[in-house]
Amino acid sequence: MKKDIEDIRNDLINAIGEKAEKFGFSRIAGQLEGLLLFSKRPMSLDEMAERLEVSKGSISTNIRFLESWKVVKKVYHRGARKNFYEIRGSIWEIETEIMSTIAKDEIDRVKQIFSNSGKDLKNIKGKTKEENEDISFFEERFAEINEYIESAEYLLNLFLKQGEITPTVIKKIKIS
Amino acid sequence: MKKDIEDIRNDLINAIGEKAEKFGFSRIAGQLEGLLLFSKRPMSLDEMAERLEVSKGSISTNIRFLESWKVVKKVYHRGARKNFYEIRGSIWEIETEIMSTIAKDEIDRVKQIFSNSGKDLKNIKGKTKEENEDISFFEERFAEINEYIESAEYLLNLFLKQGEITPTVIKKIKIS
DNA sequence: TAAAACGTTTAGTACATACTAAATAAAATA
DNA sequence: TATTTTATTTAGTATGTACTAAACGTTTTA
Repeated sequence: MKKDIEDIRNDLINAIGEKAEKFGFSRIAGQLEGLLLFSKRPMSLDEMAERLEVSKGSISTNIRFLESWKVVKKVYHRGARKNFYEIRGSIWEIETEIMSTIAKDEIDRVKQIFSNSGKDLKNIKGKTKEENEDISFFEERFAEINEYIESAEYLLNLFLKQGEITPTVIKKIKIS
Repeated sequence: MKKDIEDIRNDLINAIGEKAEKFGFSRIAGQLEGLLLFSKRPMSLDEMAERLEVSKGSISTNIRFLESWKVVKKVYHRGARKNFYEIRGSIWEIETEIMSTIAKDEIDRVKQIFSNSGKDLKNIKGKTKEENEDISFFEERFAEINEYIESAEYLLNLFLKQGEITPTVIKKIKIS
């Protein structure tokens, strides 16, 4: 089948929509990202709703979701009442921003959980032999987990310290 | 509130269950991972069902899900008919295995999508000026995406080539 | 001031899916 | 061979949530 540019745009929109769904975001959020990624011009809510054939309410909530994740941004047109949106930056900027945000939040959360349970563990004094074995078993696991968290944090900081992370910087990474 | 070792185990099981849910896996799968992570001994399906207070059917399907992701493994007890399971390795081994599997699959999928659409794009000959602008706009985006994919692949290969990835290796990573 | 043009919120629904209980299958024991 | 023990599969249910249509609120225009 001979495809025109609009068919290709559809394929990409749907593929990104599916990818979003797979990662626990809504399909429409992904489709919107794809639509704006492959649109030369900023689009209004109505245009987006019409193009994706979904309700305007969905566009409204999903576009603000994308805005909060810094995937898209509002663009003001002189003398226009409508809200226009466009993709916020390059794919690289958007994806690395999202990933490092998620990574940071997740690391913080895991640290919190294990530091709390670690404190609780320290407050226990084992009475039986069995209890003492349990406690030291837990301590071993905690040491393992701490090592894991530290490594994740090391990697994340390597990225964040780099300030502006670019593909060029990535290629410079070496394991010595 | 004074917590005993069982309370702490509960906290950890629930925290890991929630974390699993957040990442699109089932809560019980996460709870099972937590349960076995903090159990000195392998456990049978019945024991796990009783401990988590869920149906045996759920344990059966979820434990095999974890097995397929190499999070847990079967352990054979001499002269026992029940199936026993234990965690497959250290947290580090389990998590890096899962992450690199997901990353690899996802990169392959994205490559596939864009290589297909890239071919479709090459088959188009623009007639109007507008069409030609669209085509070259798409080509720019594709170049961006390819750069992104290449960087992701570079990072992944760095990890895979390392063979046995350890926290010690991670700390050796430098950006020069 | 009335009407029109927008964006957001809400009430209702449709759908996917995780879970339970029960049926089934398979293997071991008596 | 019949019974018991175990794991898996299935049918049904409950729950969460993405989505639509419509109501609402706000701003602009006539």
